[in-house]
Amino acid sequence: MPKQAEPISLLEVPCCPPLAQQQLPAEVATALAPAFKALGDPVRLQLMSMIASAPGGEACVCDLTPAFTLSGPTISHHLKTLREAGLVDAERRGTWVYYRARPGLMRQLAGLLTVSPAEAG
Amino acid sequence: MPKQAEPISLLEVPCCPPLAQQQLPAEVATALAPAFKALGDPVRLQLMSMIASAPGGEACVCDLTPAFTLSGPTISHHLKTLREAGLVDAERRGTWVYYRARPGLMRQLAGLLTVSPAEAG
DNA sequence: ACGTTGCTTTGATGGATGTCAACCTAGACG
DNA sequence: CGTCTAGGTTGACATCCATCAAAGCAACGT
Repeated sequence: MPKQAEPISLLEVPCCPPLAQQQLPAEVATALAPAFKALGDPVRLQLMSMIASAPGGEACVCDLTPAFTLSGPTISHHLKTLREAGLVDAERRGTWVYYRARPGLMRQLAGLLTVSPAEAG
Repeated sequence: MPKQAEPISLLEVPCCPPLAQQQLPAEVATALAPAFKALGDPVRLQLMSMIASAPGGEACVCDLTPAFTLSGPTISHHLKTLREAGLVDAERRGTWVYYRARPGLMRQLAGLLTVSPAEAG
């Protein structure tokens, strides 16, 4: 009976069985929804892909920003959203800031959405 | 150079390689982001899990609504959001309406988030 | 010290979103 | 036909969000 939820830390969330396999507890839903929300924007989804697929596993903001027709502050805002969702990490090295994907959370989300191969699409 | 995107149908999206494996085109990002967005709410994430994990693969609204401390219209609104995102299907049978998960899109999202097992969490 | 470049933060604004009350529609049953 | 129940739709409201211009901060070069 998942009435309402109190937020819990992502660290306490056990790496979840698939959504379709057993009922997702309200607290886990509350903890994981922000990550999906962060991916729910085309710009952030592309940023995530650019970062995760970048050679060396990291991408400089200076390479990310010019790929869009958006202002610098807007890209910075989206990157902050991804950071706060726990999907990426940022590190400053000298003049530039590098972003790197955090595969742990991505794996949790992928696991949640896993569907048994039996049923048709 | 993924500048801007024009929306394309989900049907045209080839079942995607992982985000981290190759650059996600802008059009695909624009097509798939709404699905992540729909999952980016704790209530909808729980609804999705209740529907997908229900016995027989389908759940009646009459069973979903009382599981939350939310009004009927609000649950109906969230279900509409999931429907418009392509994540669930609705079917009326007599008095009741039954919702069923659409595993195709879920598989696409899961595939996108798949991470090679090499790197640590 | 000074100016330049890279990125983030702040403030403002228009548009989207979650929620509920009120109303409406579709079936079932007399 | 009338009425009851299950859901969806509409309208209203408060909040959140994407975006940009302007200002701020950090590192490098001179």
